Amino acid sequence: MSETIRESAGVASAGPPADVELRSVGPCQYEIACRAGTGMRVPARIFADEELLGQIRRDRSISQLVNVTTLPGIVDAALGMPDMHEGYGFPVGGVAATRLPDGAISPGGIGFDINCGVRLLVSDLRGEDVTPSLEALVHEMSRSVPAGYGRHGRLALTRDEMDRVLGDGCPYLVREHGLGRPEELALIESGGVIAGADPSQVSERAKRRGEDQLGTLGGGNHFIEVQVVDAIFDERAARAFRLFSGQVTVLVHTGSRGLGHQVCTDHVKLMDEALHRYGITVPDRQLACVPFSSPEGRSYFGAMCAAMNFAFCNRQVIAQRARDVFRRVLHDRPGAELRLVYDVAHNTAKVERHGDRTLCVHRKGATRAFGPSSGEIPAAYRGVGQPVLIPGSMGTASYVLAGTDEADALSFSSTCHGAGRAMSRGAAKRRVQGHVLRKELLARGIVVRCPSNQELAEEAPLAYKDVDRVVDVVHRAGIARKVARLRPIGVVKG
DNA sequence: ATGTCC
Repeated sequence: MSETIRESAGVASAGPPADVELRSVGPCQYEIACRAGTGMRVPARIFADEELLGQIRRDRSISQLVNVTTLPGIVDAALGMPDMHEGYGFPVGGVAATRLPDGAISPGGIGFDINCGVRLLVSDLRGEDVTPSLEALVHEMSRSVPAGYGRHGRLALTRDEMDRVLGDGCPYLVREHGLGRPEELALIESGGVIAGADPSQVSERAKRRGEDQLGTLGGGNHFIEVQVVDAIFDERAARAFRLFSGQVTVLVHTGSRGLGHQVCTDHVKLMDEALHRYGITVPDRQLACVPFSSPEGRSYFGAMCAAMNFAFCNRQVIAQRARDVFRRVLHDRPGAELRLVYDVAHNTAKVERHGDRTLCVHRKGATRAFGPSSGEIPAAYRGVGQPVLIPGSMGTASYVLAGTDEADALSFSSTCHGAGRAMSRGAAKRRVQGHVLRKELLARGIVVRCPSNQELAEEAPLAYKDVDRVVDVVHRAGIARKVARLRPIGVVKG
């Protein structure tokens, strides 16, 4: 058997996606009923409008979401976000909560890029203040943050340092390496350290892959953007997040690189071999899972949390580099100091209380979005909601949203994670030439640094759904609230 | 997403 299980067979009863009956059950909500004899344990529910639903139906993601409803211990419903598309076993843009202690944990429900996520930094400068320095900012950023597939960084972690990164996350980098400010730790999801991390469950191979990757961006849709706030939708929330119209911001979108990928690969294989011992059958081998409380479940959860810490640290290092570049290029000009607004993950599984239940909430391409009354968000944002950071596709807008209290019941406090692919990488390459796209972006005033024209073409805006529409849907559905839109002026890509 | 097939 190959290490990554590639065969994938959907539930026969789910039928071709285009034929699945979707019933409107609320504002921007559609449901596939739980049907007897199909193995479904709960309904599947999708947040979308007609247009996005049409796009979602074009791939196998709806069948995959129906498969997710068969996971042991799943509660309420398997949820699809409006940016949903096909993924490994489980759709990207999918949420599944299983009841603890014995509900399932499935690596496919988190994804290969464990703790892929987003960090937002803001300056006190306005767009026109940086325009003359924009080329230099983007250029220096591309020099100090290695970008692109397979790239390695300038930090080489010893094995002890790696274990501290994996076990202790951002507080370790701040307190023992001076990388970042102590007061900013509270502005990272879970304080930048997941308590359940167990570095001893991360394979040597995974640690080796990660040892020179801290502070690197990676490829695909990962990016660092210099942006300008071009719309404010909620003045009060924007003030709380310290955002203003015309302001220059920096958004970092990356994850756990080869280390997280290897953790996923290792544990999918282990679970594929183990699940029969727990009497579990899944409609697709890519949905391999075990009870959360089993040895294999604890091992994966410990390793996955450690990979989450690695990703938080990766964004921490990159943010420090961006901060240094801003200081240097803008000659310590007042206002050039980058401040952290928030850092949030969108590929995770977390143990959370929802109502009176303790659940393992799988979010794959779905952002945690806690509401104003949550006790687990920074004090500065109580009464407003957690900042929810939504990276758009290259050259298009990104969004800052705020979590809502209603999302607890609607989506286990989860929302979308971005535009979501509408076209495969291959299809995008056939439709777009990288060097043409580069010129088009430049003509729109966007400076791009990307080592590969091919990778650029794969990330063309036409390969993605319309992020404005995706965000409108989550706003209308009540699972997040629009706060501000960010327009890119400089992009560093893999 | 990913040392893009150990």
